[in-house]
Amino acid sequence: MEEPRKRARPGRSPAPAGRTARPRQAEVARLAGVSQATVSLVLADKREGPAISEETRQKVLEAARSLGYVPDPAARRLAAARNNLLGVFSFTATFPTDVQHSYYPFLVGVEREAAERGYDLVLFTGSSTGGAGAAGPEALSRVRLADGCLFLGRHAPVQELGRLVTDGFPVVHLGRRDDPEGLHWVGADYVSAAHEVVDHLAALGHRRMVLIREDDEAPASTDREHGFLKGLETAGLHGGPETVFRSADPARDLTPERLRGWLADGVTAFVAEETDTGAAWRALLRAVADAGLDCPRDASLALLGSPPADLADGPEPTGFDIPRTRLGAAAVRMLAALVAGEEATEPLVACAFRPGATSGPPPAVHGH
Amino acid sequence: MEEPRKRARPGRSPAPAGRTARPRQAEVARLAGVSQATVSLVLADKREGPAISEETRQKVLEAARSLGYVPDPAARRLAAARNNLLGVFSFTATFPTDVQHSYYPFLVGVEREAAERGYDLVLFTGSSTGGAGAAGPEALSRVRLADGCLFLGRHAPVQELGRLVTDGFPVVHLGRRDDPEGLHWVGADYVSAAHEVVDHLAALGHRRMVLIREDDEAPASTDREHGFLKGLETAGLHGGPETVFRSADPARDLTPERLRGWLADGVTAFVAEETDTGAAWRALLRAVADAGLDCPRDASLALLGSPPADLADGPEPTGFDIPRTRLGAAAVRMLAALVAGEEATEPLVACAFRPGATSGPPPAVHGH
DNA sequence: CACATCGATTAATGCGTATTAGTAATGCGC
DNA sequence: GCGCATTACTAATACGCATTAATCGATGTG
Repeated sequence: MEEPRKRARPGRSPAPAGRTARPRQAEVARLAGVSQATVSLVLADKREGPAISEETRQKVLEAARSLGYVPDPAARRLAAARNNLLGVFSFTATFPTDVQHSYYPFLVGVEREAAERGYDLVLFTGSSTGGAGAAGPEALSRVRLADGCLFLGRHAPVQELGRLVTDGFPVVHLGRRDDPEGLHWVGADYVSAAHEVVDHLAALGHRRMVLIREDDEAPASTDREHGFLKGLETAGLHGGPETVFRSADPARDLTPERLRGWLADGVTAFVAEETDTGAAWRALLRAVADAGLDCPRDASLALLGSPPADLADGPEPTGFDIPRTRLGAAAVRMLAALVAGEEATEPLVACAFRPGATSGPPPAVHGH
Repeated sequence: MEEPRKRARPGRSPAPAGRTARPRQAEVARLAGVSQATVSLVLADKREGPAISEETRQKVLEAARSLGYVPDPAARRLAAARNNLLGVFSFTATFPTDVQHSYYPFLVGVEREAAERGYDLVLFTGSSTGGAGAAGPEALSRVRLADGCLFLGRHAPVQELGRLVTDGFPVVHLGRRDDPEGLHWVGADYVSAAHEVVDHLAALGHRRMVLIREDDEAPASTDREHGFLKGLETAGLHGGPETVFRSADPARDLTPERLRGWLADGVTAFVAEETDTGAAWRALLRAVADAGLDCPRDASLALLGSPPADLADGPEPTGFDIPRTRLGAAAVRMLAALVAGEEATEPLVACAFRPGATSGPPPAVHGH
């Protein structure tokens, strides 16, 4: 913005200062004694399109090599009407100092897949309200500079996202989301994953199990419950409403007494939802310990997700891992498809089942 | 490259499908009832150049806003202007699966500083040799899409980097590097940092100290040695060649006997270079332990850097930390300066001195 | 009242490449 | 030997934006 930056005068002289300027196709063409278009054709190396004689091809390649010709990416992208850029927009800093909450695992997948497909990544930071970019609602429209954009985090304003979507700008949200109508997203397949956990427990011989969940309506929660209930159904087990224990504060409500009550009722396995805080899982572990029970022996436990970092050294919970890296890759795949004008690809990514050490056969029942 | 991708027929119809296409200046112009040139002028917001009436300005800005107009970076570049994009190029994946080797701490600073200055970041992935992008010399040239580019890692090919540099394309390398002539870089100030460590030891009363270093010629190594020797000089201490112990395999050569020899000669402090492997530091710790010495009491130790991750729980070594985040920020500052046509900013970033627990006063000398 | 002045805007052009319509040259069949 | 393909290229143009020369109306001047 500051300095207009001298440009070569509109006039003739295409290569004024001899050596210094980068060679253009025009100069390669001159050296090879052909037209610029021919150079472009040779270097494009298409199979279709106009034929080129082997002789000409060699002349051009030789000329290009000797001049050290390298295509100008800006011109290339301008002409191609696409710039091979995918945006990544996060509403917090993409690289938070607090590594715990970082999108790192996603980015690993995003980068890999993007590279694979020949895309470069543009990082937009929603939190960059400080600098030049006016932080108004139109801040989001910066992303239009890319061919499409990936959104991370749930803080994306519905309004603006909807605008992009209805404008036909390719957008993919990382994490399931129903909000702006027609928004594309990729997410972990919690339904199948929870189902699989139930399968595992059922295969071990458990006939009654209870899901401990917190009291919120996020899709991630309801999906897990769905999968859990479907799993029970598939296994031919009872799936009534009492198989789901829902509490806004599991640490308070999930008492050892309640646990014993369930056990007395024949419940042998407990499945906890995973959340940010891991409250359900913590409460479950606590209750089991307080009731003086031994985990794999007296009762089997499972966690519908990965344990919180501070419990990482405990016994590995039966459950599943969210395939963050693969989610990132899947998001890029879908985005690439949308950019190419194709149908959206599969939004669900399978979770990785983790046998873990917190489940085993149910305790033998005496009266049987 | 793959799919020729239908382009709008050369004919008239500029905006065929209504909503979908990205808005261009031409459409903003139409909506505002002015010419494309006027739109460009308004959006450029120059102080010089043709005057624009306030009324027109507002009309254009309003139209641009309502369409969500964003300039095409490629076109901007091609027209010899600025993008507000800074490139980040790494030759390994920017987000490796192995988080240990990640550039993460740098990126934190890079992102923050870039946002501060109103730049967006483009991640160019050099390691994408597997996929579509042929890894030819032009791989590097993609970065020309941005206004300037930051390079991470030491694997950047000199040849191609040099090309960018001589072409006047703004480039900053993260980490000191002398190789392509004229390449700008930012790096940690190892000289001062090592100097400071020596100051600290001297202030504690140490009169003789030895630097343990590995046998390589990386600038990072020689800088540390320089700082060490300068530190000795400043403190008025002996700085002969025997104050530097250089070994290709410290684990083998740094024996307890040798250590005792030094102690007998009056050496009371040992300073180890930091490297990837931390070999010098490990050998030093081992030798001290094997010699049955107590670290802060019988001999003081210092490490010119941060300890390797697996030694993180040991006593905190006296030494310094490499300010990676600030290095990232400094790199962006310099790059921004270069892009603006200004002088390069200060390349050296101070390290943070760490008093640590491995140094103390030298043992009292009886015969004194 | 013809003419230079100034301000606001536009027409025209270039940036470097990809693409497509078109041209010249050659080969082929009848 | 004249259409008609086919081959091998080239000319022309568009891509989206910045820039500059030119235009036009309004104002002022001698």
